[in-house]
Amino acid sequence: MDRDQTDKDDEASAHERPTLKTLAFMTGLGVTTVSRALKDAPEIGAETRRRVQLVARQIGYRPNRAGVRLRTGKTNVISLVLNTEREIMSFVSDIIYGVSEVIADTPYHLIVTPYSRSQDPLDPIRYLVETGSADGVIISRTQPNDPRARYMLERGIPFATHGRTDMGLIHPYHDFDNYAFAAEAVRHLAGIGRRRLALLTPPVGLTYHGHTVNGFADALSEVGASEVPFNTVSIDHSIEQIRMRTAQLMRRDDRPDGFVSSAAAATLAVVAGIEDAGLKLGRDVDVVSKQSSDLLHLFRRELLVVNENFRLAGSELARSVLGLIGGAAPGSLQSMSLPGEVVAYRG
Amino acid sequence: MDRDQTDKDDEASAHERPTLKTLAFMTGLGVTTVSRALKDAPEIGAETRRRVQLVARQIGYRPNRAGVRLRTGKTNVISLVLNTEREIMSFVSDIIYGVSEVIADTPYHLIVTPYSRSQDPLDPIRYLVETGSADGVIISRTQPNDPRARYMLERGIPFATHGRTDMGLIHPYHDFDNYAFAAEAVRHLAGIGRRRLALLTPPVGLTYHGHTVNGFADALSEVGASEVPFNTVSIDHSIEQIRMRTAQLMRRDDRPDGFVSSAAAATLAVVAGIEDAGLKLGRDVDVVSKQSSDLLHLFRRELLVVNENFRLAGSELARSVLGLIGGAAPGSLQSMSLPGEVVAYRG
DNA sequence: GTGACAATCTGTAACGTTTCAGTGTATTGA
DNA sequence: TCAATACACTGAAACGTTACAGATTGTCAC
Repeated sequence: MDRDQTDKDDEASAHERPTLKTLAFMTGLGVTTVSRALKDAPEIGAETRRRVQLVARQIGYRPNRAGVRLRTGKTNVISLVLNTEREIMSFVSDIIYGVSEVIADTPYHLIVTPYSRSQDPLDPIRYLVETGSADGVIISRTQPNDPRARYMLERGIPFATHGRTDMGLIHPYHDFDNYAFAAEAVRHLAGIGRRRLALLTPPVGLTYHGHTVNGFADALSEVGASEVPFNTVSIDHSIEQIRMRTAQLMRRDDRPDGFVSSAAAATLAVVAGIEDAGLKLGRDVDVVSKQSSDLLHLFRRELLVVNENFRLAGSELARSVLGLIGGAAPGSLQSMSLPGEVVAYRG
Repeated sequence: MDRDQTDKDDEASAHERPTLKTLAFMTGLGVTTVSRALKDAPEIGAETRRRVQLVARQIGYRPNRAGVRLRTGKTNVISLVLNTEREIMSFVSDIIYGVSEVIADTPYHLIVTPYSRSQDPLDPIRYLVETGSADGVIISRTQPNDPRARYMLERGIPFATHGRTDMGLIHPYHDFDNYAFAAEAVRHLAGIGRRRLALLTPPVGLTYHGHTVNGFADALSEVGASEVPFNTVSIDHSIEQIRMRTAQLMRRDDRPDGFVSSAAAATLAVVAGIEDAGLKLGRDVDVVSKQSSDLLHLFRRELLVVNENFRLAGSELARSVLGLIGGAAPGSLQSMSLPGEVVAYRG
């Protein structure tokens, strides 16, 4: 009996958190055996394995994350990197929920790593990589030539991007088909007789800005409608600015009779601007907008909406990173989400 | 020269992450000395201290979190516990940003711990406590008699609640003065001639439901207005349900001529319901609503709003938890945020 | 010159885990 | 009978950190 040998301090103690040592003592085995039994290693006898796992379950053993992390370097952490000021609000919580859903029955934790406007977006990524704080990273506001993606690709850090890049490099992503969205929006507007369309774009510099612009332009020429330039603002601008610019635009003679807007909050401003100019939605002008929660049709029943599901995006992104960590091929972890139909008010 | 003694594997290696051992080698000191020098221990010579800190800064030393955590039990993690389905969306991201701001220049990380409707809200807390996953916890959806608060208080886990409890126990919190909000809203409505008011309440069971109801009731009798009961829904209900119930209510003869709404999203539904019943905002009925982002006035210019700053709440909560961890008295870490004035459309 | 005492510095052990290199025992083949 | 081999298990070491209990100086009083 090597009991008296082993228990120099542990065991008896009231109710500490159980460790491998505790399990080893209870089962009469060595810590090594217990460790391997718990992870179904082949060199452990079937009965022993079952026995250890039973006891572990009974006493609610949970591996100490710090121990594992120190020994193996595995953090069991997925980091979601967010821009503190720019990210559209509802977007964030939906993504978080989506990620959470997927992560829920894995050993992974979600940590939110913020960065602010003043910082280089690469900063938080560098921090994560240098300190080895995460096994996987999710980034958004993806650019065609994204230094963050390049950086992580170089160091072999698993990551997924919300939005595609365009660097000829393969990595996991999830993206909404903004080309299709813009094109569909234009077709719909043309279908209800609108000929002079304006586009409120995503932030210049982000990949989906290009997609949106292209979809818009291609569909314009397809349906033979024309563009009214509206480049002075993007959805990143403040509500006030968008509103003001829209009002300015709508007071001109060559004003558009249709709008395509890439974000719900911005659409509120566009509509306000339209009304500031004394025009009426649905009569003088129609607006197709993306939205992520089902609220725009309450705002103005005349609004035309296309839904983008950010919760889904979060889930897909989480799945991708986990897949990549699990050794799947990056190319197999890319997904697109297609826009639904343009929907008019169904009330 | 004990160099040749020490470097059995380390040092030479291309560019591993520096550890205390690396620093010890570079400075010619022992790891213990380096460790203490970095934390300004008094028994280290002033010059040595400076020297070590200089070198550490130069090579970008950062303590290994797993090492610290394993040795000391300190996780340097603050956990924000969120209900995956119920939490109002914009709320979440604002809180997260608020917390992030405060946490940014501390060694703390923010982890988001979700739980879903099906679960006992205590589950995630138990998990955090049992696995020792966080040094501090922030919870929301606080109840008057909150089992989570009680649980953490019992085990001495530092936490702060968004919203107060009412158990006679002292703990850090941040709360918006919903009593004052409801009372002010009522006074304002009375001031513009509204006499029959309805209240769309916070979720029953949460502490601020009571606060809101009380503020509403007290102000009603103060101004001599009367209440039109509207208890069938709360802001937790779906947009559709709130809308339907509002419409029902507004079609009755004894309909209210004023509404107080505790959340912006719900207000959209209330307004939709009002209009479904063929009534007009500002003429037949006025609505005072809380909002957390400045969007409601775009929705309907007739809306009356009171702003609640969730980013501030996040910051305050983070400050509180950090303060508590730092040893401050819980009673000194309680804060209230007062509602601003009821603002009409300033367009 | 000795003992006491600061002032600095140091090695060892421990936190919980996994990996490496075994150890012992039974089974097999010859 | 002996070696070879498979099987089931084990101790020691290591990950990076900090706490504990010294160790090595030099200074000072006597």
